[in-house]
Amino acid sequence: MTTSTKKYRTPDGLPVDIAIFTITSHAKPGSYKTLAERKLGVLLVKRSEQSAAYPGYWALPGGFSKETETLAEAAYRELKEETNIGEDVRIEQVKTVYYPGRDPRGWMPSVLYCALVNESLLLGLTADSDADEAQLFDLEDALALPLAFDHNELLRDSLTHIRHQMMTTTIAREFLPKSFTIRELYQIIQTVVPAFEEDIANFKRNLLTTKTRSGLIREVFGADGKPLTTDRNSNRPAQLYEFTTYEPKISIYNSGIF
Amino acid sequence: MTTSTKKYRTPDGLPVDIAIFTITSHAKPGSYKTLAERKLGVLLVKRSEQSAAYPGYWALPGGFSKETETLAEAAYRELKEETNIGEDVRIEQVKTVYYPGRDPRGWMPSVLYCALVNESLLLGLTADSDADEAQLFDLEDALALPLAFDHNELLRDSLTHIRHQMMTTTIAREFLPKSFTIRELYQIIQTVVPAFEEDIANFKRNLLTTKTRSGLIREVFGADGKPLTTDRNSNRPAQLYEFTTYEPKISIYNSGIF
DNA sequence: ATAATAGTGTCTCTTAGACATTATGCG
DNA sequence: CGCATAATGTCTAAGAGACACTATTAT
Repeated sequence: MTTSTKKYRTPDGLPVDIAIFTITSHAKPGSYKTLAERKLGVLLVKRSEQSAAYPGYWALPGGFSKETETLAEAAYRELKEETNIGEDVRIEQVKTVYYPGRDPRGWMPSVLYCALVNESLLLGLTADSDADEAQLFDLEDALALPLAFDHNELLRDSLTHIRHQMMTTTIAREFLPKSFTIRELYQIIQTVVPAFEEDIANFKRNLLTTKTRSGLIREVFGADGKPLTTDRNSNRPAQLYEFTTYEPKISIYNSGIF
Repeated sequence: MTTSTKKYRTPDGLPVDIAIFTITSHAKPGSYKTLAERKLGVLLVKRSEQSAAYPGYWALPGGFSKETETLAEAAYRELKEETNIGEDVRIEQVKTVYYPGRDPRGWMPSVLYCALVNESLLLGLTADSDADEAQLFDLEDALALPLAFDHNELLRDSLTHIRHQMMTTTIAREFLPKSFTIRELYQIIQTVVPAFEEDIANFKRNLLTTKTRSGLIREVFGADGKPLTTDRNSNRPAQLYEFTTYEPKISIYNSGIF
């Protein structure tokens, strides 16, 4: 096999698709300060009406990777093109798919990434891009749409991936400000994994005091050496915490760490 | 973009590489029956001396996927070609890699799979394939070799992957006979994840009696309704167990299941 | 005072972990 | 009997889980 003359049929491209997730806050109206509602959202783009395949359909952002870049670089490039977000965002490779017929244009595998984006980074979104091109959907709405290609399945796979990561790694940090309250952390976990239910008092105590989990988050202190608090969720100030670099490794065969 | 005339440069192929792991038993000599030693092994193939790239190097088995098959089918095809093993084996996609220069032949990404193979399936290996073509290596030996392309890195990635899976899923079953003793399970886990150390008496009790883990394995009963035992590891017979279909979901935020 | 969330206390039952003890079967 | 592994028992400290209660701040 040489570079110039091909003996075999080769792929018609190696696209990278990317499911960009964010969690949006919706302040509830009322005279008393109350916890914002949070929803998981995903960014979709509308294919042009002139597209050869799936014209006018909503799809995951994506595009062809190039010979001169890595797959992750291609994913970051797409992210930048669609949302103007830089590389200070976490992306993860979910899987690579190909099966005959998945793309009418030919032999077209797809490397699927997902990105976890803090809501604050998507603020300028509708301003920066053409009004009807990229749009943030509530997750249920996105799942209910008929997406281009096999993107419904890719979206479900990405969702499964981040749900799993949410429970087994500290990716919750990607959706949170640097300093957050216990309640905010709890709410983020529940937003991504609705099945996660626990008495929040126990959640807090176990997170802070048990051997296997203490060290995961720590109190944030101000210049005066006193713990910092915030009143953004309630009139009564709540203490702020931050993630450390500790990532517990867990096991089904014993409790906690190995 | 059409199927016939390409406007853009496209990949020069989409290879699938596969790290085939197995656990070998080596009976220790002696007059008393004692536990076999177990080692993690990986299958490598030797590249022909006529290869354009890395001639004579050991490499992960692999080959080009085709337009007419899925990626998993390509992986199973490679597995079949190298080991004559059928589809009754578990494979998992680890990751897809590409970066400029990773293959001197051109734009060559690689989809990495790993397979977990019961030792019994590899028995006919050296007989069925050319003597010097495919060989089972002890893992440390394989890691110490200079492998073709970036296969050292791919092998390390695969190893990280199965170590993680070993602790968080029931893939241990792939290395075990259908019925196994607690000790055998314990030994398999330790073989793949040496850091896993626990008093085996506690391991057994917790596995069988705690809320979050009971249901993972169950006793095996014979036709007479009595629990089955084996004396393959010791003179004193030990009770046999089997995995159920239960796969616990675990979390860093609480103990056990969500 | 009241709304809403933050934070503490308490009690019981389960589990983790360390370690000792007994049991089985064969040479 | 001695060897190697299997299986059971015991004790303490830690954690899970349920739930009641107190605290803080702005309106």
